[in-house]
Amino acid sequence: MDISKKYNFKESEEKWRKYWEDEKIFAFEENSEKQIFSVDTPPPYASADHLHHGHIMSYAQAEFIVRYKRMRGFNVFYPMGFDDNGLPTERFVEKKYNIDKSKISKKEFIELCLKETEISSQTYKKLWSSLGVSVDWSRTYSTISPLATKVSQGSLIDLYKKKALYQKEAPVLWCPSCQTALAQADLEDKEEESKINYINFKGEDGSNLTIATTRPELLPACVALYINPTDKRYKNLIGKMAKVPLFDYSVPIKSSEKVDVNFGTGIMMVCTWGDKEDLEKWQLDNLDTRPLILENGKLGELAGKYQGLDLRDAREKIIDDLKKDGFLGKQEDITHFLNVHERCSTPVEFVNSKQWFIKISTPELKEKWLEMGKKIKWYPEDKFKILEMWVNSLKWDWCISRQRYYGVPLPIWYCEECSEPIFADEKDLPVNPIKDKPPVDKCPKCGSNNIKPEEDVMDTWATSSCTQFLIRELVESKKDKERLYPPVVRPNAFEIIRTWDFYSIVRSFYQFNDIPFENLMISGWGLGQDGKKLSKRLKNYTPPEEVISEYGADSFRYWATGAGLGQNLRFSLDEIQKGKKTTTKLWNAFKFLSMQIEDFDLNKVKAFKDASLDYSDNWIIEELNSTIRLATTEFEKYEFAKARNYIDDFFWSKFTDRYLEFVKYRLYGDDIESKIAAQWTLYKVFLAILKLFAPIMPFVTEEIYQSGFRDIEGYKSIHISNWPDKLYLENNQKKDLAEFNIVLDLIDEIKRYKSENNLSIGAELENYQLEKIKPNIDVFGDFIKKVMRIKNLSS
RNA sequence: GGGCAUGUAGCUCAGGUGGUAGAGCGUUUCGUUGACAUCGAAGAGGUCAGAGGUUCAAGUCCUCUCAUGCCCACCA
Repeated sequence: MDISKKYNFKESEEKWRKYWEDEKIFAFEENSEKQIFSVDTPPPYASADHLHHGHIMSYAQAEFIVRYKRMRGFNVFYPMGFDDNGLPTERFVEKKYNIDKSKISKKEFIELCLKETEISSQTYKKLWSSLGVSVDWSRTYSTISPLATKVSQGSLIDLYKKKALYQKEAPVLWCPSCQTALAQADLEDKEEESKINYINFKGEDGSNLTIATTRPELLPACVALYINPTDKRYKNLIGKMAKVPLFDYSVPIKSSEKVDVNFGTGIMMVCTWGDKEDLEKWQLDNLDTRPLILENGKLGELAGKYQGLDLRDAREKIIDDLKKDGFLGKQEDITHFLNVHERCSTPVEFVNSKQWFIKISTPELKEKWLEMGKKIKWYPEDKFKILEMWVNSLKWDWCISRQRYYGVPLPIWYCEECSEPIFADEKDLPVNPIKDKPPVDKCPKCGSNNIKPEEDVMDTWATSSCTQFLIRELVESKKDKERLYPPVVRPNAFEIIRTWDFYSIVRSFYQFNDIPFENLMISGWGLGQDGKKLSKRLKNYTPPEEVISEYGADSFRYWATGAGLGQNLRFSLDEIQKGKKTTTKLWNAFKFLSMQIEDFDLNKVKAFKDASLDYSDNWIIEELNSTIRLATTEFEKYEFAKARNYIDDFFWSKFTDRYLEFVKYRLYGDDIESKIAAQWTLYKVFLAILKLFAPIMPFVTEEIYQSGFRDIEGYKSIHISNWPDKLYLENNQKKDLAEFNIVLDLIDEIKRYKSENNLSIGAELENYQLEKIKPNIDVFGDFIKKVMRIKNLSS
């Protein structure tokens, strides 16, 4: 056999990548009787310029399990999607082309978005396949595609029929920068340094009523003052009026137990929707409505001379004027958290507008979400808490309409006369109301023929929360479509539990009264070498393709086994280096084997009786069996990290460090029977090792399998071969290994002796005196002498 | 303010159901010419964050404290 001296990962990885694709090794078999293992993998966001080892880690980790399952004989369904619609893509395109939205047509803009998403999905595909992700590339989808549009529009119509979708005009979370409505899940926290301003209102008797606020720009939207009824200082004020400074109009003074007596002055200003507290009081007490903030984040008419100013500018001007007119008391520094839009970090506002919502926030529904969540098996279990906390903190229904361009259109038209919504006919899907005709000529309610299209698009999560029933549309077979729901596993990082996973639970519940997937495998984040969160700004990562080209995909994947389920993992060149060492070690072991089993004869192997196995053969086989058992148990629990530890330990410390040394004298010797037994054991054990490593390091294991084992085993690829079984030894031929363990201890002792005496491990000893450790010399004497090169053992 | 993690050798981390601390990397010494210097052997290195408790016995269980990370809420 011609085995190259060094393992060339570049050549090898390229070769097998192509082979797998050409030979369709990872293709899902339709209409097969085999049990299905289906994976609903996260469709990554379109902008591929931010790819880092966090992505590598989480996709690799999921993939270890997929490859393992494939070797367990499952018919693996592993499609890939690209989440290209929606705000993230729009912002990416805006930034990349430096777009001024007022100077570009909607059509041109969407075309740019489509173009970019195409480029990005190619970048992804290239990276994923160079990493060896065993996706069936003949089954892909994008969330802007007609298929995804059809599925998500159909689902929405279904929800409307089930009265889970409704339209309402109400104050809604709004991003003044993106100029669209948002959902609670689109928010994140941002710490901000600000000031609490003490501002004097005038009471009916002309006295000063001082309030404290961080948002003085909302003064013209003030609709009431609130006082805690137990607050003795102000008790007599309740029911009276107060005059707003600068704007000179009166507002009522009301009472609420929710007012914190100790905050500020104990008098609270309530405006037309500065925050959710304002909203509650507005609803509860039927307060006046003074809408101030416009959709573009500027102040409206009510602001008087401040009209048209940005919120920030208005704040400054108003403070100046308050100061000038003597309405401003002290100012205190404060650090507080603002809700900002996670895509652009702009503080959100409440703006009154008409939007579509999916019901999610009633106490009964919250119960339902948790009940569904509990039916899903979580890996690791404790991450269920994240869902629980999120569900418990839900305050509003899910607003799914977005005033944007690049997204899946809402399949709705309206009657101009009576505002009745008219939903598309399911047989017409997908539809784009702006281009397509409505399903009816006349409004079914009032008969008007004045019908206009909805122009809004859906929240991106409104489409991606359907992937669990979208992916099955990628197969033809009706029977398989049914078998593919729900998917067996969804692998994703923990930060999208509250969005992707949660929304999917909602959608599947409404649609099928079922869970969206059976198992949820949560990965952590890949962190920078510095232990910090990866960020493009900090530049604390190396582009993954550079790591792959320098160290190889197998080594990179090896690093990704370093963190347990749900745990974060630092980037570490040392760990990647260790992966590389493992590939080299596997290669070298193979080189040794292929020399030693060159005269390996399959017929002899078939005729082989394990009676001629000696103690060391028995020992390594038993160690292997226990490694297989442990690794399999861990893989079944998705604990790839633990599985890898067992495999590593067996390969390095049992197989190469010990067993290979034990067999050399037999391989070089002339006892044919013993030599064949050693060859047989080497062959069987090493093949099992390859298979154990195959899910983690698919390239090097494939290379070795193809050059040394395929001809004998017959599978087209190690990755569709069978997962190793225990090597079965007839009981009566099994040797008592307790005795052999004493031999192992003795060998350690002799090694220590040689080391302490500055002798090489291979140095020949005339005599070795047995002291504490005394194995049975009659049985093991010969073995010990040959392995440790000792002429005489005396006791 | 509430919650969830984490805190074990210089570094990165393993350590079911409590019983004399482990690995890899690093470091020191020695060795390696029939697979492998991408190697092997041996050694040094730990009051297992701290305090208290339960127990014959605690890294492992309980309570509290401290530090770090994340999530949720929040002062109008």
